[in-house]
Amino acid sequence: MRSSEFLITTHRETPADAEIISHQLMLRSGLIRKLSAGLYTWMPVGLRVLRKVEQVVREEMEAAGALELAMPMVQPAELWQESGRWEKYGPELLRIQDRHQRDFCLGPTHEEVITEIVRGEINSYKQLPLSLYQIQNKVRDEIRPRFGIMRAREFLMKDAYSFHVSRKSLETTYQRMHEAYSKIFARLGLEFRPVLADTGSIGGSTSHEFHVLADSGEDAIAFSDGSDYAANVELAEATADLSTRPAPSETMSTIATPGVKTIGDLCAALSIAEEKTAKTLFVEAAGGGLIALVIRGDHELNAIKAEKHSLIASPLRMAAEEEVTALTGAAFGSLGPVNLQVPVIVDYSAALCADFVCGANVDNQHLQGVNWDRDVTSYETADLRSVVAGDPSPDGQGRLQIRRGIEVGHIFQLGSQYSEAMNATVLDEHGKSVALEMGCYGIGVSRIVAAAIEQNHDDRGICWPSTMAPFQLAIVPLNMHKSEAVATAAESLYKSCIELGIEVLLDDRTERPGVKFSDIELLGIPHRIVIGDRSLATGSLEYQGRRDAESQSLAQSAALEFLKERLG
RNA sequence: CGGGGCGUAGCGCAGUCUGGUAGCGCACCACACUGGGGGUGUGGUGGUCGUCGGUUCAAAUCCGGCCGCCCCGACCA
Repeated sequence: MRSSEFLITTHRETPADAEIISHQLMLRSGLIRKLSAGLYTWMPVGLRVLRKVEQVVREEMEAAGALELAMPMVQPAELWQESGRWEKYGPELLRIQDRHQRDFCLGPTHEEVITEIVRGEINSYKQLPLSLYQIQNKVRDEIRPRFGIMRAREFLMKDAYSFHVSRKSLETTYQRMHEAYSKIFARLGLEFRPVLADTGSIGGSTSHEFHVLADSGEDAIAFSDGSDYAANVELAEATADLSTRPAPSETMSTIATPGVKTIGDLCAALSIAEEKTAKTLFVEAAGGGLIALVIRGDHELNAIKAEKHSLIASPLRMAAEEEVTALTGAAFGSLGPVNLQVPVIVDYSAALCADFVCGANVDNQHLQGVNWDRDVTSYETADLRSVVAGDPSPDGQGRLQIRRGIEVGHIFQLGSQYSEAMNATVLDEHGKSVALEMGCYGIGVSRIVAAAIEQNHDDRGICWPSTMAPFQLAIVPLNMHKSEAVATAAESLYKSCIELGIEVLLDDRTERPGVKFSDIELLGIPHRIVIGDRSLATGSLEYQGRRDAESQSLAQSAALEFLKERLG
């Protein structure tokens, strides 16, 4: 490709509303252009990158035995009503009507459509297992589109679905997909982690998310430094051995704590560590009324864990201050678990404390030297908090570290919930009709592009992993329009590269050298050859890798061999 | 949806408080010089100031409605 015949739309200034580095660089390098909130055009260079990612995904899906198909983006409401998700999915499902006022939606995912296809086409266990996938634009009317392509309202996704007669077969394919995903992200040169995940709105049992590690990630993931354990912090188990609780050494006493409202205030006033305190939160109980949750002062309540508890209402609702005061007689800031008239659930870590400090349920008073069983006799324990760095790994090996991640893939064992709701069955080997076991597997193809930039950039721009680069090589002739020698050498090398099948960009624009260098670096092209009169005089060219600090001189005659080897 | 902020040329911004014929930088076009890291000069192109209404002799500027965009929270590939 010649840049004079291509469209390079780089910008010198960073748009004001781009927050994270990948968004800034994607806009500056002209990969994408915003049309509206969360809606982006992929410009020619950007599309080349997107296609590269797509290609790797496609190859690994095929290798994992999945077959590509293409389903419609517009889907009839009836299918969604059948699965129950027309109501359940909520406003993120972008609904439209046709000219006859029939309801449709723009597909945010395709479980309904694929199940409809399979129930019509597959009748026998002999046709199973079957894995089908597509790479297609998805539409989700996100509450808050953000970070450019990272959380867009329309985005490119690879979605795969597998069908089985047995749980065991599902597990085999799930494992195969898990491996395929790991291969994909490794081939794309990304630092990633598979983590145990919550199944969320899609449903099902077992689930893993694949996260690209990056400080700008929207998710926190916990992983062990002593084993392979990794989980979304929402899900990571906080364990504690209650038999190791120290015996009480103090008697319980009341202390005046005027003006103390927070754990921070309390610790400052008494000069104690936050681990020596307990905070008491009131939430709605499952059958109505309130229930008290006790967490160690330095920990945070995990809403997902809490609402899974049978005594706690789901979704979680924090009690209003009036409700709490009516119950305890005290305002926020002086609450505690002693002598409560409602059930008490204590987080494991808080239950491990002895001689701790908590609110007295009297304004401006706290209790110290409080001990479980002696001072609070009726309570139960549960895992209610989010893990923090340094917690023991739930598998007993090592300690947890917490890093931020960008979710680029998510795989689920769905089981039979969709096939049952939509009556997708086959005959098994005994001639018996059985509901299909189903798995689903998603990859955010467009999000990967942004995630890769988060991990691969420097102060000059993007540094693409070679598998994702829009071009492998840039040939930059200097003053080509004035120097016959430069023009000849550039054209000749360009032609040879094309013959070798190298994806090469010849920057034949009549721009000044600085402009060309900046653009090529901003665009992140992995390899660069500079051709100028100065080096040609000695029969040489200059090579520089995108991540190299310095360029190196190449004999003109050896350039092709060098490139062949360097570019693989 | 709740809280905060912003809408002036393709991009980044000033001008709004204190009303008086719309400006700067980048980009773009032409010419000249220049030619190994976003060069210089001269001359240009491009804006119903988000939108609708109101106040006024006069509105980018004051007042009101609406729309859009961004940031913080609940969602997810």
